[in-house]
Amino acid sequence: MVQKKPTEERREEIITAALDLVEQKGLDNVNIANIAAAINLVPSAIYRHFTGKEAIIDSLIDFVNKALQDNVSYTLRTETHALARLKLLLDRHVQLFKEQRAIPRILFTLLSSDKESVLKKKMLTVIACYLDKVGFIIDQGRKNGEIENIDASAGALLFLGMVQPLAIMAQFEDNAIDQYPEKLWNIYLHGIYRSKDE
Amino acid sequence: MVQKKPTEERREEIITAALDLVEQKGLDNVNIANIAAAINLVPSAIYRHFTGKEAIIDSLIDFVNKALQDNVSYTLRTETHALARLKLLLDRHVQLFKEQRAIPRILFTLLSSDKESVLKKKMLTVIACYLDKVGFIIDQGRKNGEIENIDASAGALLFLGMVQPLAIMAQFEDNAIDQYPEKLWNIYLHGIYRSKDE
DNA sequence: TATATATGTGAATCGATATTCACATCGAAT
DNA sequence: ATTCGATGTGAATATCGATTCACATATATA
Repeated sequence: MVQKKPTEERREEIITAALDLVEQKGLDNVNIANIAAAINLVPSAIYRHFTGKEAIIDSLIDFVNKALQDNVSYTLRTETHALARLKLLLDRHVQLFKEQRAIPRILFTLLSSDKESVLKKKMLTVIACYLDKVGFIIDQGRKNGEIENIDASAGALLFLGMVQPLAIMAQFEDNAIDQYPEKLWNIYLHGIYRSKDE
Repeated sequence: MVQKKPTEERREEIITAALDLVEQKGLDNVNIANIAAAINLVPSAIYRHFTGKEAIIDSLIDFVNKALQDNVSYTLRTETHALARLKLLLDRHVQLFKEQRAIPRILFTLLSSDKESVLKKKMLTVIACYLDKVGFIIDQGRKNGEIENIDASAGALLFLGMVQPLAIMAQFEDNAIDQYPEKLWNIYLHGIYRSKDE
């Protein structure tokens, strides 16, 4: 018999193990047996801590959401100018992807799942929320003249457009995630930047 | 007993039905029974025309590839200037997404599947190929001064970055896919455009 | 019309996976 | 130390989906 641990601790372990496994096999190929084995438990033990698989994935979404929101908070706290904020947020986002490669896979899987899925709707909400925050930063930059008079939500969408294809590229070449962000940012910046002389 | 049809015809029907189902339920939730039912066949009949599920998905990837390549060809044939080509390609790409909503789901699902999956590798190749073509157009534009001296593959990646988030947005609001492309293009264009007076 | 071949059917098999449950045991509180 | 509730175990169940196969039949061709 394995050591017994309080449910809070186990939940952490399960989530962590699940993230690891998602990174390796993709969300669809992760099953209760895998997760249990990864932390030396028996499948049925998982049900002491989660009501089922859905609840685990639900927690994974919470994890993603928290990571994204933390990045936003950090960015707002650290920088004051809109462009600096966007650049920092991009860097943090890329860094996050590097450390937690499970994140884009969770995202992709849920986005491609059944329309009516509760989990998908939740994931969409998380993204919408993130886009809102980015759009807010852009709006701020527009008001103080740092940024061109662009549509804020389109700017936010294209911001996402920098990081999403990165997640794809990272699957070809490992170094893509190191080389591209700077290049993408240059184009993006040029796209939204308001030259002083105009 | 249902009418018998030549295998070529059935293969078409199967692919078409599969695309429909993917659009509704996502690739992971489409199964042989579904596909068979959609064309009034019995599951085992499917195996007269495809060796198995993998082969069907393989054909779906071929379909996606063909659609993308057709767009590229059309674009190269129709326009000569790089910027015009990119704009046209974007429009066609958006149009394609509108008509075949299954495409992004196929893409997302395969990207989030197992690392070692043959199908995933194939999908990645398709994307890489598309990116190459876009990069080629950008390079051409760079050489004749239409486009800033940007990294072509980064430009191609951000081009993909316009359409990918669209596929996400389209799941919130149906009209997103009508409103955003123009706005995204404005930012992107501004990002890559080389002003004459610089 | 007869026959051969391609196509369709229904039942059966096989494996994977989530989930449940009765039972065992650990650890904390008394 | 005893007890009780929380945690872990192993076996069983249930479902779902892919695939196979022996058999049936439609369609083209001779």
